[in-house]
Amino acid sequence: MIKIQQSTLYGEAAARIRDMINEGQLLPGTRIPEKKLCEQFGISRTPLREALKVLASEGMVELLPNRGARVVRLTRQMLEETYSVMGALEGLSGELACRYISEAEVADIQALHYQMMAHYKRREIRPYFEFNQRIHDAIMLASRNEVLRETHASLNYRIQRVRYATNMTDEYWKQAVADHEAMIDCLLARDGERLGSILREHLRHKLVVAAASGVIDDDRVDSY
Amino acid sequence: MIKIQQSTLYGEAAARIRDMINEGQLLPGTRIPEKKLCEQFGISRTPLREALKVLASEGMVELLPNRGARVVRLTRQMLEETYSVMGALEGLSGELACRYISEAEVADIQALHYQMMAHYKRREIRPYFEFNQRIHDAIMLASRNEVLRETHASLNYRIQRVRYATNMTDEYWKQAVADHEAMIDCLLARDGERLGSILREHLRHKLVVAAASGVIDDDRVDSY
DNA sequence: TTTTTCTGTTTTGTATTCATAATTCATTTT
DNA sequence: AAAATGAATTATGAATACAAAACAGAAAAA
Repeated sequence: MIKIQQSTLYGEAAARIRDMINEGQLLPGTRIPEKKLCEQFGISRTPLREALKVLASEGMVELLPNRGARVVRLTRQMLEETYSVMGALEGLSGELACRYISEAEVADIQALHYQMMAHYKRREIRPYFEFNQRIHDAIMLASRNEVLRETHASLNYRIQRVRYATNMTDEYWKQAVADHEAMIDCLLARDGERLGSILREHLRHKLVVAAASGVIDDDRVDSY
Repeated sequence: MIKIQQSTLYGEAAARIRDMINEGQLLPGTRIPEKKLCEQFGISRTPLREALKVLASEGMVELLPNRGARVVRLTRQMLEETYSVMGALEGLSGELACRYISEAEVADIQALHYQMMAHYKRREIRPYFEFNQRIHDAIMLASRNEVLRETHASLNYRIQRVRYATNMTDEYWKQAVADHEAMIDCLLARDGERLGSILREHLRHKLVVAAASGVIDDDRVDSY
């Protein structure tokens, strides 16, 4: 099956704005300047504003009537809430994955795992993240639940920027790798329940690290 | 706290279209006629199209490039997937609610429960639904997790029309009421784990009934 | 000095316009 | 009769235009 690449202007714009937020080009709490972005993207305001509507219902930006769009602040509260929900979703994905995953898919995940480990040993953080993400995606796919996948993806968008900003302590990294080892074991044993709880725990560890990173902005109570 | 009613045209339009879908005025698989709705709502196409973007990211409609918006079909597959995810979310809400709920809130829910039971005894289906919904909302609120609440609400939108179409068998109704009795017990005992699994089960029962209702359209494979 | 008021500018929300892609339907062809 | 072709119509996607609200900064008042 060939995936039709439905390139719409508003879809492109949404994707680019998401990236700009995650990469810190658009800062939390700041206004999103429509005109500027229109010029930058070479499009008119109509598709750009449509993109903002989409991003708003994803929780990436907030729309204040008559005063435009702002990048949402990641408060500690909200981050905790999001991780809690994502934990439940990933837990479910683990349970379902063990029920439906094929031998070939387990093998693929194992392969990804070893590649990830190689980057871990060399302390190559970006490629490590890359494979890490791909493993989690693979489990999501194996759960055979598109609604789950989309819901999770939508929440994941919001907190991507935390990941970008996280600085991995050695201790946390070690823990993360251990979690992954255990995940592989569960997949091989098709132990859904345990995989589910490992995934939930895994996410809780992430939260602790994320909370310590610099992207949280509870305190600043700028008037706006 | 006063809720600011930020009435935007696109927000209004989105709400009205949602209702029209749930009430069967816009049928699954059919095109959403922009012009017609614009005239009906007395607005121009711009805010209406923005509304469609929002509804699309909620999963209520699907946007096919250059051929407009359609009401999404509720396939059995998708319904099962959605209930599975909502089950995980409601399960979490149960666990969290038991952790944070106040005495007063439990009392409120008990009151709602007795009102619901009164309508059950008189077989008043609409008011029964009303209170049923309010109980589940109250639990969500007690979970003190806005992200969870919004995520759940978004998924709930999609399948509201099933609820509208469901015809309650006496057996199912009895089961549902029994579930609710058990839920109250759990809340009183602050037994989050058990409340979680009851909520998950409760939703699974719903699925069985929903699947039997007339709104599912797997089979029709209309060319579009 | 601080606050208030006023005016000009900018930005936002909505309507309108325009180009292009899709659809319809009569006509032709097989 | 069924299928294919093509012009006319319609609907969609995007740009532009316009009205109203928010904002900024200077001038006036406290």
